[in-house]
Amino acid sequence: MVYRRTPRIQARMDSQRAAILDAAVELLATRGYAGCSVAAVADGAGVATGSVYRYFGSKAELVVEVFRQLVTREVEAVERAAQQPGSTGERVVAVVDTFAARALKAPRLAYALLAEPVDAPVEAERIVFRRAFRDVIAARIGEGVRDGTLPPQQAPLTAAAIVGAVAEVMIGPLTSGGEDAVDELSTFTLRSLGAFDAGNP
Amino acid sequence: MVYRRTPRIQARMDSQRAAILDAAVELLATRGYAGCSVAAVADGAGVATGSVYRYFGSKAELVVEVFRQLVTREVEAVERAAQQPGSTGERVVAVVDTFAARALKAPRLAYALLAEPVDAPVEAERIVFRRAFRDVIAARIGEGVRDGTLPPQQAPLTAAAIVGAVAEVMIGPLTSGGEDAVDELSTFTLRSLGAFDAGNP
DNA sequence: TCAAGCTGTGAATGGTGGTTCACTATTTCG
DNA sequence: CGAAATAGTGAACCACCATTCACAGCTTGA
Repeated sequence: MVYRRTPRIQARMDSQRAAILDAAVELLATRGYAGCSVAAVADGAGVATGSVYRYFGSKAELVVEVFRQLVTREVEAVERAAQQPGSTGERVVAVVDTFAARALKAPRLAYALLAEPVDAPVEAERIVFRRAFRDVIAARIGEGVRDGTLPPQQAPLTAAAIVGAVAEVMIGPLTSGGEDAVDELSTFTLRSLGAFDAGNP
Repeated sequence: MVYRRTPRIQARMDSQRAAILDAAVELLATRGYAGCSVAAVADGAGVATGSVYRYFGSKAELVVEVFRQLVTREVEAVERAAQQPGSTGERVVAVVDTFAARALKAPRLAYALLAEPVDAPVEAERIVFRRAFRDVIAARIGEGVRDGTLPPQQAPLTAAAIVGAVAEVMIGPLTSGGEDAVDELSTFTLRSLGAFDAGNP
């Protein structure tokens, strides 16, 4: 054989792969899953349809990686928020605030990540997403229960409920989600934890 | 013209229509939206594919009617619960309990109604569903705020958050939803309202 | 009984969008 | 340069399903 993949070619391929991912992220965040057809992604990345399949085994594989990338970014943001100083309640509220504020800034993306219909393999990734959020919150609640600042409760369940509550309020057309919705959600969260410093009369 | 639709034929057609709806309900509740293809529905009802289109303009129209039927049943159940005697908090908890218990008994159906990917016209109907639940809860919260048993809050937002919380816990694979999950959800709900009788230390 | 007009049929149609693959272009190194 | 091997192409392919439609078989009232 004569041909070998040199670093130069490898670099070009890496950037091509990245370009495909970027195009998919862009499409997902603006037009949602529906607008994320393989043809459109290839077009956005400036490659042919078939080239997408040189880097990803299937569309699902591609979208899963897109999800993972976006989710990692979001989870890191709330994890940072969870580590801020303050009471247990305040830290959970910080997580919710971060989550909600980011969703408010990029509603189309939030919808795509949280609720938009997708097919099974991607749905599995979404579950990982929600679970990650739940775990960040549950960890804080667990600490609060142990140190007595929160009443006894099943931390994972409360955490799941909070994730559901925030998701519903942010993406559901059930509420006219404005800036003040984030504040109200904080109060809701604080009360739901049963924290001493809750807005309880 | 010689042919006219007689009551006998009308009755046959009515029962045929009902059979199609029943088959669709059955499929939705067992195999979900995915298993609810027009061919499968027709098969289940014992009619030809084309016959479905004699009664429903499109698949979406059919599924919307199925949704509406199922949703009405569920909403009536929680409305009954909301009218039980007791404090505001207790009545909201009664709604949540009813909602959750019913979801627990028919998880596949709950998933189909609350979360399973569907196409746009059906999604619109789902929003009506969640909104109906929210409104039942919001009405109670509004009363509680007015009579001073609950702290001031945006009733629709709290209600939406509660709907989201319950939905997440019941359908999400995030929690091992057992019987005790319903109890824990009640406590969560009570706390989140900020009720005086909440499980607040 | 019979013509007219309806209900019921299910194979054929058509649109959509992921996937393939025969082909071209590019790269490597003797 | 040129043979070998790979990267890139995009039109064709295919599976899936909602939808249609020409037709068969009933139903009706005269």
